[in-house]
Amino acid sequence: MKAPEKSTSKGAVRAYHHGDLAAALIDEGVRAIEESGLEALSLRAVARQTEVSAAAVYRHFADKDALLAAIAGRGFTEINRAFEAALEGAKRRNALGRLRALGQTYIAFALTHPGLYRLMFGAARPGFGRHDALESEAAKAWQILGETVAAAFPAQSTARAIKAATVAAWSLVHGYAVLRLEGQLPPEDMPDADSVLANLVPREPD
Amino acid sequence: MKAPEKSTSKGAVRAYHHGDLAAALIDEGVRAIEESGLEALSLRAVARQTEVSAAAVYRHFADKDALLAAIAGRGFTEINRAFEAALEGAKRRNALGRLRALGQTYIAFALTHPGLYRLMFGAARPGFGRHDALESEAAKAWQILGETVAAAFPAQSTARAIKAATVAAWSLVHGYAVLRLEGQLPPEDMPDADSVLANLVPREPD
DNA sequence: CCATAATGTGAACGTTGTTAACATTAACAT
DNA sequence: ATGTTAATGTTAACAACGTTCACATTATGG
Repeated sequence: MKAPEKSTSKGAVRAYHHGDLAAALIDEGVRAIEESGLEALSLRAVARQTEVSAAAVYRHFADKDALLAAIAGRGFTEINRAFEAALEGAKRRNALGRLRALGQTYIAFALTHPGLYRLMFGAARPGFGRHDALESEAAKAWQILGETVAAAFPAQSTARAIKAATVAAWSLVHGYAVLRLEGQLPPEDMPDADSVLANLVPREPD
Repeated sequence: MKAPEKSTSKGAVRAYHHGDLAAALIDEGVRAIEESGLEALSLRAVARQTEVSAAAVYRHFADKDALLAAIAGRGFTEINRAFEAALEGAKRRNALGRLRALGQTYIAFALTHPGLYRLMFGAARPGFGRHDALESEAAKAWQILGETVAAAFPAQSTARAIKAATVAAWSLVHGYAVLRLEGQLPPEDMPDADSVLANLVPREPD
């Protein structure tokens, strides 16, 4: 169990010393967050679990925040996959139906992966947002949402109104997810996602 | 500046050793969070700034989370004050107008006190929510919101529908606040609060 | 006025993120 | 193939953190 099998008997490619430490660290990071939550994640523990020294992490990530950003990027990749699957499944529904399907997917992701979700959307850390993988995946999610909202909108609406509606849609869904996630109000006061998504109806500005 | 004036010359009551350490620690906690953000807050620093040993904190709070909960309670007290002021100012407007005023207040509070806000609504810590002051103040905020939503709602609506609308309203506002706070999307894509609050219109379920 | 509970202190423990100095290994030019 | 170099990993140390313990001090009530 503890013997450091150095032989290349195992199938993997194992290029450098470890093979691909960066990826392994991200894997373990995701695993640990899913298991014990975001706050409990320590750089040292991730290194320990990957059977590598803590200092080794710094060969691949500038600091803990950089590792977290990479983990968040993985989360965005996953949620985008879920989005695309949802849109595929709702192909035959109208624009509003597809938008609601996105909302359902979003909320389901948040409740299924609370730790990852908190990391992805509760960032506000310095250095965050300056990570390529994170940046592009997050932008893609935003784009998918924007396109779906635009399609659900009457044709004559201005670009400004579409943007406002997109933000409103995201705000509604995101807010609901966060409120449930953080247990902000007792479960008996918490209607299910459908009741809330029923309020997701684009409207002309007053 | 550093001389520990033990004399009772200063006007304050100064009952016990310190006078009221618990309150002083909460004060300093709020101050530090407003100044440097939530993540930067350390129990030791709060003690240091209050010119007291770190261990002294444990005479008044079970652990760091308990101190944080007390600080959050203070935040809820403040937001409730703001809510009441807003309702007073919007007295002559109709129910929907008052609801929008609440939303504006909520968002303004979040953007003005980002650290406190994150602490109040990004809890999900064990032990959180079991603190009396926090619990009751948070419940009060929820009650104010619920009443305003109910008033803005058609009379014939069911209690269930009102609850759903309340949660939807809070979700929309909370989500928007969080998205702005965490800088989740570039400022040029971020419409102002009014555009989003325009979507805050109660509607019958489909 | 004294016993006792309430309140504060200093030192210590284990853990964390991070850095520096050093060791090993893979890659490549010759 | 071989030796140089850059990439990758290790050990040891640092300061800061949350927390606890044994002890000191102070206020309060019988």
